[in-house]
Amino acid sequence: MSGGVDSSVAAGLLARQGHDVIGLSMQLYDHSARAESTQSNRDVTFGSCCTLDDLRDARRVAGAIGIPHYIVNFERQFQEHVVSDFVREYAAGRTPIPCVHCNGDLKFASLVERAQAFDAEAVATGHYAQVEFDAATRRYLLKRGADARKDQSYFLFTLSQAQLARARFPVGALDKAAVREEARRLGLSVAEKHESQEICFVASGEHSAFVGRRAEMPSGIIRDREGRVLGRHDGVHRFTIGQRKGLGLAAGIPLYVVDIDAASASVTVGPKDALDRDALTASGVNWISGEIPAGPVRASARIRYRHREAPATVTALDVDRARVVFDEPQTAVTPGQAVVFYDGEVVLGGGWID
RNA sequence: UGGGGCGUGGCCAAGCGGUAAGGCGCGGGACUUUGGAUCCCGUAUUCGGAGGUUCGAAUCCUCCCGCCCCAA
Repeated sequence: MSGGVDSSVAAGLLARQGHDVIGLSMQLYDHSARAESTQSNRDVTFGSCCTLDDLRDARRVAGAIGIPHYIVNFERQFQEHVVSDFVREYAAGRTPIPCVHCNGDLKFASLVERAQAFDAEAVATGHYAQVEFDAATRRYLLKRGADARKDQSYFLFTLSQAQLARARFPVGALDKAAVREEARRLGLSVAEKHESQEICFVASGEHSAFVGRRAEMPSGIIRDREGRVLGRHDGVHRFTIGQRKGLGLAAGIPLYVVDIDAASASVTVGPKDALDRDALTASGVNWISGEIPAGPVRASARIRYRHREAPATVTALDVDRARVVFDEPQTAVTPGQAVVFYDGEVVLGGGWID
């Protein structure tokens, strides 16, 4: 229970269905440090999620629903699996997506283990996604949330069959309006709470500062595709492929980051059409079914959250790598982001863009 | 100190007598369980400076300042 509407309603629905529900909230930072943080103590930066207020909200909701509530301390695991990866990736000139690790390495890993200690048979979250057991194949299917606008299956592509077996997504079949309505019906104080946004552990606009404090980031040169020097930058972690804002370059036409090379600390910029790519390879590929396709698979590939999926052909290269060839070129294929393959409503799998 | 050109917001740049286009950048907002993108709004009472002509000038005239180019 994050203290938000979705996980609150998830808990409420399960409780009303008669399940034996206990509420667990993850504590991800040392809140006492937060209280002491000041302008001068810039090393302590937190985002807008999982704050003390949120934990308080979660507790209040649990009370309203009539279930026990516990706070589990995952500071260490959070640092290990989510924060360190985030910093490492940016330092390498890639663009991380921490929510995927938070789901696969924390919520459906450590949290499940902890839940089992409570004798829980499953862990439910407020994700807009659906799990289904396919009796024919005796396998679990991961499907999109019913609300296409809120679908979060993209962030769950790393889940294994074992993890899916223990995952429940009570709000996955609802749309956002229905969830809020349900929250009001349950009389939950969080019914009108705003949507969470941005990376939960980094304050808005503090990305580069956050990374900069945790890694040595050398400054470097910004050039165009012909190699002409256009300017300087204060570290490769400030950029991502396709980025337009924040370059500080006035060239008459909008310039976008086309390439990042962490080794030489160089950033290459170019016009928008220089971002088009018709193929990519991915590593750390997870096939939800647990079976690697023998041949090419037709799929809709999503290159980033909120990307309009593109028809593509996916071919497994080896156990955990795949090549994706798009029917039409896609813009801003970004290393570090996830590609997720869909067959209609079903998630086939996904991987990390090289 | 011969000749020519130019100085308009952070950058680029229209306008060449009728009361400051546009792009980039920047700021804000919308959107949003990642980053980015996208969309919307905002961003020079003022045109290198000082005078003058005119009902009226960034636009014409004079002088000054500062750049650039070609000759010596």
